[in-house]
Amino acid sequence: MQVRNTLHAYFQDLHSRYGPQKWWPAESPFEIIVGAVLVQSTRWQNAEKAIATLKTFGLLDPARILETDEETLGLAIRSSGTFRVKARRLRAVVQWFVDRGADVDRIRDLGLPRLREELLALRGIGRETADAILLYAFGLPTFVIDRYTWRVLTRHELVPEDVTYEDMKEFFEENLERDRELYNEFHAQIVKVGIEHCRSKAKCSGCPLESRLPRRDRTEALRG
DNA sequence: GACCAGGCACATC
DNA sequence: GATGTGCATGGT
Repeated sequence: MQVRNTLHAYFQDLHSRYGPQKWWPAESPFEIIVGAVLVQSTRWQNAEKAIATLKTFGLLDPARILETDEETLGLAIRSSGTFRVKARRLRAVVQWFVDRGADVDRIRDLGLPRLREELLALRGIGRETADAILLYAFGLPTFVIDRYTWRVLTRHELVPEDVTYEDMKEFFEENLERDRELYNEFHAQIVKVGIEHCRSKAKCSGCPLESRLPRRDRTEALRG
């Protein structure tokens, strides 16, 4: 019960400060799938440029991506970094999407556990990317964990530092109602506060969650 | 120039 | 299962 209240309070703090984040910024579920791969280990702005380039060349389309060789695809998505790797990953996940009928509603009907398993079996789709695709492209209630989530949870001593991805995911899912809108917004808020305040451990002053830090860290933050 | 970003696979122990 | 490393552009 204690943890439930804590998590809801965190969400309220963030939401009242930042307002709705309206994730995922994309025009279609397919664009979200593509974006989820392109944003791996880079800033959203770099992934966004790559998506814009794909659009310019008419490549933001399942069939077009599959008929484009990886070298060409790589050129188009260069700005997102690790582009040769991402070109391969992109083709893999798009191939899966097409094999499943390229129909979001029908694919969703396969159910969360099976879809998560299938996505994780693809080379280039790890837990975070799989959960991002499931939540934001398919609207399925799975909580997305990322580095920022780890930073916030450990910094606030809500979990131990050696916590696993699945442990953090359970931490949220077992203490929040199973609500995709809430999962959607909460993760987006965590990324927002992460970018604004959790890049370095020192920068906490003015963070909406500052007052919820353990006391010694709070005084450190204010001094810094 | 160093460092990190809305990760992941693979090698190695 | 944990830890280390390559991938690579772009911004601070």
